[in-house]
Amino acid sequence: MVKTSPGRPVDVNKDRDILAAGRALLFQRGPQAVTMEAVARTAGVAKPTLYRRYANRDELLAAVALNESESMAGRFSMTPGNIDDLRQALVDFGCDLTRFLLSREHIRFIHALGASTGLPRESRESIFRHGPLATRDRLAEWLGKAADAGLLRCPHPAASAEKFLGMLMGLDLVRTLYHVPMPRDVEALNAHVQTTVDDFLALHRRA
Amino acid sequence: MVKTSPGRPVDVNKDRDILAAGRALLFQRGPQAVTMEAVARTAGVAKPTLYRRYANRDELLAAVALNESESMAGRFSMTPGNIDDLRQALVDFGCDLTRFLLSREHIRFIHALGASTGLPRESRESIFRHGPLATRDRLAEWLGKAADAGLLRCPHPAASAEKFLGMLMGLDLVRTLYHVPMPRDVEALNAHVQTTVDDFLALHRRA
DNA sequence: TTATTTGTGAACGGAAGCGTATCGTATTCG
DNA sequence: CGAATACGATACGCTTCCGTTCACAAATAA
Repeated sequence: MVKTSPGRPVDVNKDRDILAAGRALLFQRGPQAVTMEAVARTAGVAKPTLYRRYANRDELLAAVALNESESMAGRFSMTPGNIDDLRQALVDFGCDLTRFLLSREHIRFIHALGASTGLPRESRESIFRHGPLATRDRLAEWLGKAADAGLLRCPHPAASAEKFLGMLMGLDLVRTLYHVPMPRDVEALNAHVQTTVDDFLALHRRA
Repeated sequence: MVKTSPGRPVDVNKDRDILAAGRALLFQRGPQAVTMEAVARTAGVAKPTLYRRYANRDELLAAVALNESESMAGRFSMTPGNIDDLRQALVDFGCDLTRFLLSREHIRFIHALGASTGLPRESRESIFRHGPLATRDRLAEWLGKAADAGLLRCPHPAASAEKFLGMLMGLDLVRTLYHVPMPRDVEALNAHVQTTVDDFLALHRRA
């Protein structure tokens, strides 16, 4: 383990600035705007400094997208609350999730993601697994526990979880893709979540 | 009304070739590959011929995307079949729809759509209304008729239609966005559609 | 201090694309 | 035929970006 090495140490602030500049460019002007020159300009950093950290543009873009996806995945990985009040937990979970799905941040992320063709396949898969799929699996695990506790009937937790998410989203993701503004206000959204939860519970009532 | 004008007439084949070349480039190598030079090369056309038709690159790209969206919207606007066999009609509809959603063509279209930044807002909205929304509304209308016929209970056809589409899609659209291959084969897909229809009908059974 | 490493600024060659211009040729109308 | 228009091929100037190189300043360990 090497604690120190001779010479000027790497400036960690630069790393932060570079990723922040890449993030700003990616979200505000799309992935094609994330060029080495633009990032260097925005971050207030010389180009060789960029190339010392990333071999080429693709690596830089992948780093930016991956870095952003982690914070995004963290916010996306929600878990329903206590199992005691089944319905309320699902409603809370659904409200949190839809609020996130319709947030400006998530929408911009979806658009940036769709537009970033240079992102390697592994990165996309990683984002998907740590984001949406992780949320589905946590929900499935939660449903399994509820079923074990005899609170509902759920022989296929993963399928049920995905069904719930699908009912919750409806065409909202499609609307996001087409840049069509959501026609729902907060109250309508809450009502939508409640009826969705009721439908879901009706489908999983114990025999 | 001017029927003819002196001079050599415009070659309509060129228009077709240009759009075909743009489509091929857009689908096979992404929107950033749709450059004036590449389209000219692929279409076997000189650059000035392109500029005589489209003022700049954005107009060309928008024309390509819009042209493609029309055929896409046509295929997306499906309607469930006869009302007599409610379940079978929904199953057929669901199978058609999911098969389309998972088709290479639709997946590439989604990717191209997400990546085309030059497409004006009105075009996107138009595509959405004539595509996904039209499908939802036709399904809703069909559900309303079925309810009128006393075959099921459906007080909010539009909401029910969107719920059905959501249950059907699940996270598949998300998978498409993240370029994660679909983990379902044909049989699993049919089974999924059947259970989805059963769930949906269970939620709308008459009291 | 000295050696070593990081960062800066500027410049370079190369590639690619945009939009325009030129010139010669092809096609059609009056 | 002659005028008008469309097309092809090519080239040009311009811009942007990539990835690299150079000399020099800054920071730190030994």
